[in-house]
Parts: sequence; C-alpha cells; structure tokens
Amino acid sequence: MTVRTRVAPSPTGDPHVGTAYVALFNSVFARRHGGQFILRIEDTDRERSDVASESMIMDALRWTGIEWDEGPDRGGPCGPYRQSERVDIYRRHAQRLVDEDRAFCCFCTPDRLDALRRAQRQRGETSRYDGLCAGLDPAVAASRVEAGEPHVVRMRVPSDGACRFKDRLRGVIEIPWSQVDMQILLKSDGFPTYHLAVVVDDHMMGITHVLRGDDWITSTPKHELLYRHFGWDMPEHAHLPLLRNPDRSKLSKRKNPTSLHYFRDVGYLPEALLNYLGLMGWSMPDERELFSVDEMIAEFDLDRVSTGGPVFDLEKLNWLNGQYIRNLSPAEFADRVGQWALNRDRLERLVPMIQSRTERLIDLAPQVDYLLGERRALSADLFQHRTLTEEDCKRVLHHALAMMTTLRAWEGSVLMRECRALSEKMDIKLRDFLFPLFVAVSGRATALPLFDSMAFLGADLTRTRLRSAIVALGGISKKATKRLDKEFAALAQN
RNA sequence: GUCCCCUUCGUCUAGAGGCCUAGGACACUGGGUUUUCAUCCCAGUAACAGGGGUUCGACUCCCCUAGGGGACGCCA
Repeated sequence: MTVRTRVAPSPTGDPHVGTAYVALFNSVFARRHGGQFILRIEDTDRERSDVASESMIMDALRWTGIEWDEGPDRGGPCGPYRQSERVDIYRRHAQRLVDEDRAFCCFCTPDRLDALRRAQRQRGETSRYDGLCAGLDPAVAASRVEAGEPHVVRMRVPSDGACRFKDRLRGVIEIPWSQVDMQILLKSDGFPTYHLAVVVDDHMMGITHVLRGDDWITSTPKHELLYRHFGWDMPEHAHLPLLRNPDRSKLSKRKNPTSLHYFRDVGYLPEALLNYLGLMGWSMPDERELFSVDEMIAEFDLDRVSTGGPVFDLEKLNWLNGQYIRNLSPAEFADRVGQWALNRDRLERLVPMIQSRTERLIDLAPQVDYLLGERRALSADLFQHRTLTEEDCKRVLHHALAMMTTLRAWEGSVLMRECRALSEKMDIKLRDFLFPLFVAVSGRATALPLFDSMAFLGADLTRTRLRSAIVALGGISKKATKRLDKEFAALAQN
C-alpha cells in the first residue's frame, strides 16, 4: 500500500501558517514513505469561499516550497480536487445513506434549531439535534422532499455506547455517542458539510493517513461512523498539536500574525519558516535544530511527534531566520533582498505614494522607512493630540482593530470607507480619528497616505502595529477590553 | 455547562524505569573578540503541576486533583 496524505484548506481568507504547518507534516510523512501528497480545496461553504483565496493559498504554499503531487492546478487520477466540483458525488453518497436508513431528511428550521441549542446549553448539556425528524415516516419525508420543501440530510447516530477510534499519537480515544450530534451531511443548498465530504474524498482519493489539527478529535466519531456505514477502511489518523498564541489559545490572527503573506513580506525565508514549523511538536533524533525539509524527510517518524500544543514563538523564528540569512552566500543574499523589497511589483506599489513627494531620489528612503523597515518604537507622548486624549486614542485603535479583523478584502479603498464609517459612528472627525492610526502605523504624526500604507504593509503587519501601539499607550485592561468589545459591537450594528 | 485532549526551564524541546547532579536551543544576565553595532565565542540563571499508588528504584507506568486547551454551527 502506498502512503497517500493530503492537506485540505478551505479558501476563506488569508493563507494561514497553520495550513503550511499541517501541509509540511503531511508532505514530509508521504515522502518519507515514498508516497504521494495531495492538495484538495474544501470549498463547500458557498458563503465564504472564493477563488481569490484559493489562488492565494496555492501561491503561498508554493512560496514555502512545499510541493504536492496532485491538486486542482495539476490534476491527477482522483480528480477533481476541488470539492465544489464533486457535489454530485456527495449527493449520491448521501442518498445511499438515506436509502439504507443510516441518514434521514430533516425539515427543521434554523430558528427552531437555534432555540433548541440555547435551551440545551442552558441546561448544561452538549447541544445536539433532538431527533424530531428522525422518526418521520420515510415515505412522508420523501413526498415532502418531492414537494420542494427545504431540507437537509442528517446522519443517524447510535443512541448509546461509545465510539472508539485510534489516534496514532495518543492511542485509543473513546467518546460517548451521547456527545455526538446527528450531523448534517447535506445542507439545504445541496452542498455537503465538511464531515461528509472529507470522508468520501479521503476514501476515493486513496488517503491512507490523515494528519490534521487536534481540534478535529471530537468530530472524529462522525467520520468513523461514516466509514463504517459506507463499509470502507478508515485511514490512520494522527492529530497534530495545534499551534498556540503566547496565552496558549489556538493561534489566531486576532492575537498574532498568522498569514503566510506576513511572513513573506517581513522577510522570513521560506526554508527557515519550514524549519521552524518542523520544530513545532517534532524533533530530530539527534536534537539538531537547523535542518532542511529533505533532512526532515530522511528522519521523520510519527513516534517523535509530541502532543502538547506549542506556542508559536516569533523570537526563536527570528533567530532561526538569522541563521539562514547568514548562511547565504553574498550573491544569494543580494538575490533574496532583491526578490523581497526591490522587486518591480513591490516598487510599483510604492511609486504612486512617493513620486509626487520626491525632489531628489535621496529623499526617498526617509519617506518609506516605516514601509520597508520596522517603524520606530512608540512612546505615549507621540500620541499627544489637541483634542484626543490617550483614552480616546486607545478607543480608536481598539475599534479600528476590531473592524479590521472582520474585513474580507484588504484594500486601501475598503479601509478608507470603513474608517470613515467608524469615525462617524464614534462621532470623531475623520482627521482626528486618523491621527492615532498614523502614529501607530508609521511612528509619526505625518506620513505617506495612511490607507495606501496599510494596504502596502498588509493586514497582519498593520494589525501588529496597532496592537503594539495600544501597548505603548499603557494597554487596555481585560475589563476595559470587554467594555470596548461591547461598544464596538453596538456601533457595528447600526 | 457537557465531552475530549494536554501538562519537563519564561518559550521550543531531549528523556521509552536505574545512563538525570534532568541535556540542548531561543530569550535573559555576565564576560571575551570586534574602530561602533551586529555576528561569533565562553559562562550563568532557570523546569519534571500537586497528591497518592506500583516498583529495590520513577520525569518515565497507574489513579485522583488542579491547571491549560479544544469541540459542542446548514464553518472548516
């Protein structure tokens, strides 16, 4: 049996470093065993998936140097590799389960489900479908479907006992069926949910080993049950530890840079990033810490994967990146710098901002200092303003940050529109509203156009700067954060 | 709240019952090299969550407690 692994990102935003992490382990494991590594796009959420995200993910993964043998861009024997193009396969399988009475049609409205969940939560139970439609006469259900009534397909779940499955890293895990929801397999739009699609695809694509984040552990019983119902062998599962923020919550863009674009744009070398990710939850038998992906492949062993969630430590990544930078030959170093900052594309994005402000080319560098380098360290007195207090500045920064985490597209025009709207809701003049943002982003009260600057820096770097600006202003207490979150939510409503 | 997972220096980790006086790396501190700085070199501070077992012997095995995390969506 040849080993086949996959990574299955969903194209719903910036390419996440966690995707590269899981991709690295999957590809290394496959290569170690002479197998194949597959990229599959899980775009079954029609609301949130978009093609721009899909190509960003593929570009970012290519940038890291991770290569896949089969995928939407290069085809392969098990295609298509984009789930939105496999919908009829999922429908067929869902229908098969309905025919065999292992699944049923459910006509409950979202409102009813919502109320149900709330009540269960209040009673301290795990929220779970109550089975109202499970007892429907199949003929009656079929005629309601026939009549065009909106419905979903749900899987039946054993009423008692527990699901036992093997995790390659932890051994046998046992989860009571009472904790497992009658999962929706097919949504009312006819698209599958993750749980149906992942099982069908992993089986049809010959996946032998599933290496994924450990946040999937609790839904594995659903998958185990599906494999059983379909009569398929379940691939071996190994749940990798989740990357963490310094506060040990799972790594999130709210608290940390997570976009692969950030790592590329601030000048991490992809080989250093992969080396660092290889250190997260895994170690070389001889404890060496500097190694290439090829060296990792030569030594990789799932037995050396640890289970505690590692904190993503930028400090150590910086050191590691420095090691790689210094090991470059002068010519390679020059090439890397050229590819990074002085490439034509990046320069052209700068030109509209700087050309009109330049008399001699030597005037250039001081203007773009904060765009091509770290901005200066901030102190509270930089935020002195004739009308805004420090508290006002913090409020603006907090709300701007909150607004930015909800943005789908990171573009100057969008940022401008959103900032204007926010300033009006907060009843602060736009020019005053912008002041703390200028300082936070550039370290100066006056700088190149703000929204173009933010667009150039990218979402993660911009957010990182706003966060550190709040710290420079003395930070916001937990209590105050809660209050501000509430305030922002209220503003966002109207 | 319910269920599941996890727990070695601040952080990443080594450790598969005696090699442990618990090792390495980052960070930090001190010293050296260097026209400054950085690099580089040397040294130092710092951990087995707690309590019970099992054993001649427990960081390693078992149980309990505590702490942390995750899941509980017509998201993935």
